[in-house]
Amino acid sequence: MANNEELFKKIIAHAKEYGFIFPSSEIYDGLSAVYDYGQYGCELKNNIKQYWWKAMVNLHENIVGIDSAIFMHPTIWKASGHVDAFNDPLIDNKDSKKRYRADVLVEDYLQKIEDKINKEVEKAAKRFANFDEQLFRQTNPRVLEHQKKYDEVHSRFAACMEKSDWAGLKALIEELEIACPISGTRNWTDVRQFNLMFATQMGSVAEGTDTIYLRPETAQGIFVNYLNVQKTGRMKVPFGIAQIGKAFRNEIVARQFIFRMKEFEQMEMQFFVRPGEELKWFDYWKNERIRWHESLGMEASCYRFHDHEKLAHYANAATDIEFDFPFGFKELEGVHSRTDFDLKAHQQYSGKKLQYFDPETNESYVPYVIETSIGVDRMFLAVFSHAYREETLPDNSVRTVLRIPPILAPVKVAVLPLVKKDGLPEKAREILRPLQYQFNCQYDEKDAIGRRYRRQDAIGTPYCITVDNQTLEDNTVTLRDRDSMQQERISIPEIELRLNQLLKCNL
RNA sequence: GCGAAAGUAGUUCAGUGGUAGAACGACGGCUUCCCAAGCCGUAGGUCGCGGGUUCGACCCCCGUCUUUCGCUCCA
Repeated sequence: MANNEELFKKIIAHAKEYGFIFPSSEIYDGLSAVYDYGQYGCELKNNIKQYWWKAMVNLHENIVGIDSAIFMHPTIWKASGHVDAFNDPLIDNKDSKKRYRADVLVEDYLQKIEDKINKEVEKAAKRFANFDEQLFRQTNPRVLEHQKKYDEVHSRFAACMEKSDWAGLKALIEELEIACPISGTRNWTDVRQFNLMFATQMGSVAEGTDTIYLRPETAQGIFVNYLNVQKTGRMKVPFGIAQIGKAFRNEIVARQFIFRMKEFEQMEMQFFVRPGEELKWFDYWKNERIRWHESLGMEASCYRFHDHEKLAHYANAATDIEFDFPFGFKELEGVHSRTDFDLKAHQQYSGKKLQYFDPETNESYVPYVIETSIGVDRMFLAVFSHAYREETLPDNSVRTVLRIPPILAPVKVAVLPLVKKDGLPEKAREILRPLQYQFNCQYDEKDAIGRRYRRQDAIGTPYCITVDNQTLEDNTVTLRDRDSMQQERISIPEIELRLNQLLKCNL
């Protein structure tokens, strides 16, 4: 464990040292949980996005991509449940240092009262034959007392939640003498609200509100456009809409580098299917997505499925694809069967029909949705942390190498004159020029050749072309493989073809 | 948000109440026909920030900010 922690620190340091990821606003002391992608990080990230887009959009005739705005009508977040579900009031116990959701504390209290009532009912049911439960509930004095208490607390609780009256909620918790299950004390902090969504102001929105939220997920931009796309693209169910875009979440605690950030990027695809067929398609996408991951050539043991036991209110099946990060298996991608929850909700809130007419069955329905949702930054971290190696070579020296899948590597090929004289630099630049149109290339003539190879290893460049004296005689160069460090000699006209073979997509 | 540790060159770290150091890295040059070799040279720091004690603070004291580690949610 301690070893993995050390390794993770090295990975973070390497990411900064070699221009992949910088802490945001560093010269102003930084901005926590926000990171910037540097010159190589940006390339790697773009390559990841492109690899996903090609797999999802280009290789599926029935999937198209969109790019919806980050700003959306505020009611969208009411319909999606984000406004209500993610404004948790939190409270800390000062003695145990434990944090609780204040509303859950009260709900648990209410649950206890309910349990007491049920116990009374059970006891009575055992005692009397011909037991009339309804009558008992309406007349038994102890039940009535509990019920009165319950109603009283519940109505006050509901009022506090409705008005976001956190002082009132705290007063209620103190009055009910709710204690921390761990410390057993009632030494509470004030109730504070943590909003998942970032709010900002927009000049002229419909009366009453001018608060706009930065989207906490890209999915809703797809749902509210589903009919636009279906109609204008002449899409037939089943079909999918893909999107890559930024999303924003105000995390209480953001940790683990780019794993959990306040500003992050998602690659989502919502697949619209006929009701009743959702589980079939859920399985299809589960397989399809793991196949995508495995096509990158990282070991299958890096991934595992984690099926959700407890499902969110909108889902009827859900699984995570987890990746073996340096800090353990964590969620990388989610595949969810979201039923018709979102579209139904938008239909209700917007008052617009969001039905699809199915010409095959000759009926209209609100489609069910299978969602695949992967974090770009998490994918980046998966690729980057898996790629990072410190290898001990036969001569006992150590080389640091990024074994990034070649198709994702920021720089594909470096062209290097063996020495900086004898016309080799000129020859190397001659070779470089035509390659630059097709591949992201580097040219380097500084320092000894070994050092230059190591520099390329450190940024994950899969191939190095070296120009030597023999090149001047017979127009051949050496092609060095990053992982094996082996070289082969090929002729200059072959280079482009060979690189294209090596960088071929496995999808 | 709470508790613990840290903050000195690009990086890793020394350092002492009296003018700021090393290694690696970067840059320029010499050498070198294949894996961080060698030699010469150059640049780079208000010692996180603010205040206090002192003749004098990188060092002692206070505050503040940031980062890292432990506690609840998620892509």
